[in-house]
Amino acid sequence: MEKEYDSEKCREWIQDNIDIDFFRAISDPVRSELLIFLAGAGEMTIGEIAENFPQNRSVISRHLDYMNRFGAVQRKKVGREVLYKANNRLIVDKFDTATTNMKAVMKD
Amino acid sequence: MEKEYDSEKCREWIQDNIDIDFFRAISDPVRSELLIFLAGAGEMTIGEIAENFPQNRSVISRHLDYMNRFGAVQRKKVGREVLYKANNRLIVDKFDTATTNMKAVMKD
DNA sequence: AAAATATGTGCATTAGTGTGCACTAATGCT
DNA sequence: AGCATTAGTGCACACTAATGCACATATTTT
Repeated sequence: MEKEYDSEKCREWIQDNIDIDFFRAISDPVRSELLIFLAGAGEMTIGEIAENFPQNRSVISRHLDYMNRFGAVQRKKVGREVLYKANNRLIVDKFDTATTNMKAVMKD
Repeated sequence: MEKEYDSEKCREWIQDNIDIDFFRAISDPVRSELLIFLAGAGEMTIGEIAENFPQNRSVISRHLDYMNRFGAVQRKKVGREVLYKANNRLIVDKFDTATTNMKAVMKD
């Protein structure tokens, strides 16, 4: 009897070892640009960030909220403003572990 | 006069240093699973691959073609069959360079 | 309390993607 | 040539995501 391919297990492995949802979250034209922008800008309010992008402020707000759900950025509320910054440590860590695990699988 | 943020340059940098289109191509539930499946399976025809997935063969064909356009998989036509395999070297290289460049940008 | 400022949300519109079916194209086999 | 097999394509449909506007909410300022 053949060893069957287990789709469920494969999906689990991908989530645990590459965190596809994270990469999906940042692999978007606007969101990746937001991320690199924040990496250079440091901490900024939504309004300031939005001034640098063609999209409506509400759109920027939603993209940032989306990335925040995957830990790519960090949010801090100060008064009536909301400050965002890139979560450098987590981003680098995601890339690092994904690379390491991918190398293990892709070994010839 | 303030140093303006150059969106065009940022997008270029992202393309050159992270290759967002590549990550976008593989950051998909079905496509990432196809990739990991191929990494374990080696070389396979579209028909054989499709047998292991719930989607229609034509859908699998399109996903593989899509990934092929970004170099994630390699195609080889043999007779009337088309063989696909994961492009291990390029995949690892993409992760490697993206990680390196991301680290450089994310340096605190 | 009222006005001003900053952000979040509901909604409608538009654009993009995934999917399967039926058909076509290409190739091999007899 | 005719048939069988494998893969690519056109099309329609469903679903998801992106976007901007108008308004709601939260907070500061006067």
